Amino acid sequence: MKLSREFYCRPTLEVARSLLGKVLVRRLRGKNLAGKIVETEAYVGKDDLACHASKGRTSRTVTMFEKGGCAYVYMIYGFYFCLNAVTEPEGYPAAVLIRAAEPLDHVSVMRRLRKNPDHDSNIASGPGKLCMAMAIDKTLNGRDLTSGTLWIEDRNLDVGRIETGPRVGVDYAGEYRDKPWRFYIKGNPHVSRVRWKG
DNA sequence: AGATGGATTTTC
DNA sequence: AAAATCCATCTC
Repeated sequence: MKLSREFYCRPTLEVARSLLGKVLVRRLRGKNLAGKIVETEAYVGKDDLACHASKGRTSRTVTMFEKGGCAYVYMIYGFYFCLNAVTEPEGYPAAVLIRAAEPLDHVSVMRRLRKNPDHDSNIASGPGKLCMAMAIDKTLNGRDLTSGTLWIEDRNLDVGRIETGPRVGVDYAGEYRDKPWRFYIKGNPHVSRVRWKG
């Protein structure tokens, strides 16, 4: 049911691609909120200037050095949280950012957590939105995704066609800016709208 | 449909 | 000071 430790302890680009179509589940007050993952990004090691761990092992990035299968949750822009699945063996700092999901189970609860958007494609179509919709915050940082109240499982859902492209919001990352390490399901309405700064 | 600015806190 | 974002509020 839940993805195994071995699933996460692989090369990060492979994990990022194979997480598409898997189901993110959050147990909250006796309900399993669930959504199909439709968009991910890979952040790969100390050399990757877009990866937080390029700054080395700090209090913020220590989770990225953990063994694959842990959750790396951080606050961004003072308002929002982002959820990552840590990848690769312990000591290699890398993770996959879960950017968007298609709500599947307890959609009404997720909609309410998101303050009732007009359309369901606005519930979890972005990393900050996804964390709001599933009540994910920093208290989950470092948790094990292979046990506990937050996990990813395989329901053998149809994945469709996978597209790749540059990661969002990493203009500062030099030669790593244009790496095609963003993965998403082509045509799925729950993929985030890409906007870059001007 | 696309651009701009504001909210707010962690990080180095 | 800038950030792996989101939203309201402009302008075309």
